[in-house]
Amino acid sequence: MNLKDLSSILGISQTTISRALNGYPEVNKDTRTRILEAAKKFNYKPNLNATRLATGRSMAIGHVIPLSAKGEMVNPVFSDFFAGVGEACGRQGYDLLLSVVDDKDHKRAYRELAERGAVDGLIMQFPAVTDLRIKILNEIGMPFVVHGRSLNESSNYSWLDINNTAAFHRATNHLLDQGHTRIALINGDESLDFAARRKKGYESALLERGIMPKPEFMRSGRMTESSGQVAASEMMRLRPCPTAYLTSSILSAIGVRQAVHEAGFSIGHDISIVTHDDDLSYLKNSGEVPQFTATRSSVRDAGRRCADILLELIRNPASGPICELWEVELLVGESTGAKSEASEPSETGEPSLPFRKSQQKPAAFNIEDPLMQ
Amino acid sequence: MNLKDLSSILGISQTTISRALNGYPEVNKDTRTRILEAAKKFNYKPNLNATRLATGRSMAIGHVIPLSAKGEMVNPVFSDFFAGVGEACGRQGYDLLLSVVDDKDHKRAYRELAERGAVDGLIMQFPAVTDLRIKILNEIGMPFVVHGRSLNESSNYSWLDINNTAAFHRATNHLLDQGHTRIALINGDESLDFAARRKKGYESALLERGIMPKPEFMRSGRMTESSGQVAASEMMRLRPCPTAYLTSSILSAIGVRQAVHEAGFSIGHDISIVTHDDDLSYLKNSGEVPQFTATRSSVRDAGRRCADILLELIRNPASGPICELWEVELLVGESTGAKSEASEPSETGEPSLPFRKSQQKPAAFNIEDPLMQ
DNA sequence: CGACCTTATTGGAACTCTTTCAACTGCAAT
DNA sequence: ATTGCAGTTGAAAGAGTTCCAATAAGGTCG
Repeated sequence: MNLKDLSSILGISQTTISRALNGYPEVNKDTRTRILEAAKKFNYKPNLNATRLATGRSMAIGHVIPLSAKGEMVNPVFSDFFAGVGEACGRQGYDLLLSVVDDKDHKRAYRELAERGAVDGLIMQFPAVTDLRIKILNEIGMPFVVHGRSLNESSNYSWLDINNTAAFHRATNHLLDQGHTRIALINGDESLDFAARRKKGYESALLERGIMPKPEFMRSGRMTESSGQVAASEMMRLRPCPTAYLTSSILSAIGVRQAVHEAGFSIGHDISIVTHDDDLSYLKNSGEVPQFTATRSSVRDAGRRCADILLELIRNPASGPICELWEVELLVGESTGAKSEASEPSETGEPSLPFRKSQQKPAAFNIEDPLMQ
Repeated sequence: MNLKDLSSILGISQTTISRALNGYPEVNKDTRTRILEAAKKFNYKPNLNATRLATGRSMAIGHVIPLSAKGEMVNPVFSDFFAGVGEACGRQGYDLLLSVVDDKDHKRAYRELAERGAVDGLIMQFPAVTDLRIKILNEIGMPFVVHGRSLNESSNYSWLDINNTAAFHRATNHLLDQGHTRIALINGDESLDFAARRKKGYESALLERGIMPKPEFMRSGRMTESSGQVAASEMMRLRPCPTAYLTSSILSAIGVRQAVHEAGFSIGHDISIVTHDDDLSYLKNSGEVPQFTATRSSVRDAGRRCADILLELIRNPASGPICELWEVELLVGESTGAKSEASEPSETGEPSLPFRKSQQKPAAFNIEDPLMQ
């Protein structure tokens, strides 16, 4: 049953039927009632693609996923983020269109989705420190929102980000305050913006107390359980070795916890862990007191908000760019505690770096510094 | 630049241009060259929605996600499965359309996607033991593939499943062979088909050795780290308590491992763990010898294959139904070992259930039993 | 040589729904 | 009698593909 059929059955023009069904006010009340009844009776459903063509709106939000070895899509953050996006879109009748393309076609894919009218707006995830995609999206002229930001991108664009630098600055300070001086950073891939900012927050907190960040205490890469475990067990063999670990994901933190257990140490006593917690549904940092001390920010909320921003930009392109920076709270859990001497391995080869309160003026922490925002 | 513009510029009908660009053979060679050059020069891209309307194909695969408290979408299996689906679809130029809808509109959503021509085929995930959705999908008449099966569904439909029953039968036997008799099952939600089958495999293996499955050794629910940890730490307080745990997901297994560590026992010596491993990209069961003894099956491969099956059904609807049952191998890792007396708590209240080789005839394991397949 | 057929190539029109613009009716006001 | 207005309604355009029809050129047969 299509519009034409319904039109000839009722003896009313397609125009009037369309208007009646879409709630236009100028339709006569009786006519509208008759049309609505007939539509129900014959189970008339407008063809989506004809509607899309006629309105010029696709009622879909696009997302391009690179089919690379890196496998961004299978990042555990992805599902929760898109659950949030889907939730917000679904409420407003929008669908999600995922286009999985080879890495080399990645940038062209954005162009195609937009130029071919497949979607009304785009969401981009995991911006790199330098990311060509934002330029391309700006060129295209279709509404888009970036989840995260890109340090080296000076143009105007809409984004939603958490304050990664401040979060890791805070987390590092928390450990420093407990007397830890040898703090390791198990970070995400630092070519990505969020990881680069987290590193800056970590490094600046150390420098402010006169501690030089040590490359051997820093890792950058995929945030999996096993990478966390490997990193921590390697670092525990260093002399001196870290007494605290700062990780970029709960999965890495679980890996570190495992390595610490295997080495016979105790979390929160011998060795402390602070992690960033994306509040993933299937990786809850649960317990009355959270298991891990963590900087927590729900990535699902972020997805929801990104979608709302994008839908607003679609309705009213002039309202942009919309930028939001979310501050992140530090939740103190069971994985941190004052630095204990038990964490000093007895067979220490070299003397461990003593904790010393910095006496030279600490490197200024400038809240205006773009890196701190 | 649209077809009409190009047509008037070139002085060639829209028909011929369309044919030239879509590789129809009857176009004159010179005409085709001229058209292709012009299309490139003016960067002509056919409007996707017009193409969809004209062809009646949407070049998209649909998936309906219920926006429920259960939050199926955020299941970690989801991302890997859809990475596989997206990979296979992307290669053939298909996109993925995700429709996130409220639970109560869930079934209507399938109808709508299909009747309104939004997609060419549908993929359904996580079938329940009794699942109305399969009936609805059959009624709709659009190609669809179920990832998993539904025990109480007798109709013909295409599906891809792993042999959950055999896998868990095998896993349980592995533990029994090592002398374990008190084996716990930390399962997924047993209203879902995969979990019900896993339970059957587990129970039948126990019964064959004359061991009565004990309800207090079984849990059904969300497969998270914390649920695994809570379940195991509760069970460890039972007397007698399990000496081995069988879990439905690596996350649960990690939770069990943590609980065991906290109780001061050692994995693989005092207490054994076998888990099912979906081979998720961010939850690799890694190590030269896998950390966990596991029944492994890549859910990403399953997604890839589901998409291939669906695309085949779209091309040739008569080729269905296509059904595939994948057998699952057991990988022996470091988390299992012969039952040790150390796992018997010294302060045992009740006597532990002795291991006794069943003398009554074991409950028949009938390979023809639909539950074993 | 004219009529007819074959082959190669091209064009018209239908398909689908929304929305702009135009049109119509009846009534009131001028 | 004419104009204006409000309340309704309809025609047509807009997109790309594909079935069907049409054209032209060349060849064949009587």
